[in-house]
Amino acid sequence: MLARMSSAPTFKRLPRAVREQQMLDAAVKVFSRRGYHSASMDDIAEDAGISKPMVYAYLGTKESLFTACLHREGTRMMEAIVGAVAAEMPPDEQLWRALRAFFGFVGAHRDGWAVLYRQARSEQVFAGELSMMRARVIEVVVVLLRRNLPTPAPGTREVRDIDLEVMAYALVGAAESLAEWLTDHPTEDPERLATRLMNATWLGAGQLRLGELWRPPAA
Amino acid sequence: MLARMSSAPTFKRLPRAVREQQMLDAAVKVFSRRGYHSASMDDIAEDAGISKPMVYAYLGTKESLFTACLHREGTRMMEAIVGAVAAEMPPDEQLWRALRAFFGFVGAHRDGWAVLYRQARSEQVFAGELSMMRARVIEVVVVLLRRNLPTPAPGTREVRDIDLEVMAYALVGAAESLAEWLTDHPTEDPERLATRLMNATWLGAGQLRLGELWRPPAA
DNA sequence: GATTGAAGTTACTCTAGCGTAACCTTACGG
DNA sequence: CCGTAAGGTTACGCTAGAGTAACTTCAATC
Repeated sequence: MLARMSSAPTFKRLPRAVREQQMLDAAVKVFSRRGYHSASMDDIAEDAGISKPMVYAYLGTKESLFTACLHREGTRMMEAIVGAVAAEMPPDEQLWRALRAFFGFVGAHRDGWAVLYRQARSEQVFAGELSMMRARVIEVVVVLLRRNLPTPAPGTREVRDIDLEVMAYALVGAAESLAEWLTDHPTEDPERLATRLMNATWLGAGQLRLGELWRPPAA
Repeated sequence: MLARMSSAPTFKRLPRAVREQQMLDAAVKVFSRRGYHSASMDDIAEDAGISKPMVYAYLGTKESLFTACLHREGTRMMEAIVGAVAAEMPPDEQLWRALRAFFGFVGAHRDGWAVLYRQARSEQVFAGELSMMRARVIEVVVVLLRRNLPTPAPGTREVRDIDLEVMAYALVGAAESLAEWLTDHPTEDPERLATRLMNATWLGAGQLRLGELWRPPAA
């Protein structure tokens, strides 16, 4: 089918599916470095090794090109995370594995993460879609947190839904922030970082369940 | 000095200092809603109730205008936080008050926060400056965390610098994420949110010091 | 071995929007 | 009461860059 690669040295004329991926690769790279507006379609076309009209022919306008990047990278991230956990695992292990997968993804796909986290948030055309993805993640984290806080035993304090939601937001934000930290510490591997974060938050959650409560100072 | 406001109903010809603040107000508002690139200088001038050349005369190019916004809002935020704590307070109270001041600032200056957090990060012209501000915050948090973990008593585990740094990044990220959450929960006041976050993280920090450690599952 | 259409190109058009030149107009100090 | 500079305006030049028209070329199919 497409096995005749050996004959031509610098062959052009690649099938659409291949070109599309090359274009998306280039787009993610350029968007992540320059930002949505500063990235020009010419830049992206050049980086993909193709001429601009081909980009328009395959991926449409700049906006739909960016959306395509968003979807590809978002799906990859979600799949990396979802594929790392199984429903039978204990909740803390699920969370840890999810974090590890997330940090692994960020480490391996810097550009994709930058597009998702940095660029997409600032453009309100894409912000809606993005915050829906984030909301899905938060919801999953809420479920995981709740599953680790079973029926309140006598003498323990009930953890209310709003507390769980706040914890989930905090945890997700912490993970995003540590993704930043990862960039400055390339020697740190995702597993150690996931463990660190678990330590920094999970014990807190555990204590909370036992009724320990930090209280604001009087006055 | 400038007390003659009562005489003229719709007076023009305001002194430079006043106009500059109006322009910055408008710029922060428009930048926060539209983003750096999509915001046009005409938009900003119109919103400020002045013509475009005046904006150029007082604040210079678009880039320097945005930088001015960044500095004003960044300074305001820093002052709100720094002004809320005093060195004699116990470290946990300092942290709590800082968080409360931060959430208070975000609640009261949505636009300013959006400019700082959303827009400035995506443009690498400003990203450097921004990450320096963030680094200063992180450093302060590291100090606060360390001061709450005094000389390790016998039988307790030493908390290393890198752990503190990770916790600080996590805490700052959590706060940023909860700033987002605040937008969707306008009834929640900054004080309660600060307390929630303290509960979600401080107890964790306390436990960490006592040698409790979450461990990743084997294999 | 023509035909068709997918892969690819060059060379434009057109607009948004930054930045400015050239020009008014009012307050106020001498 | 007049000169001047600060406050203010209209109207424009110019460029970057999105999007397209109008081609060319190759490979597979009948």
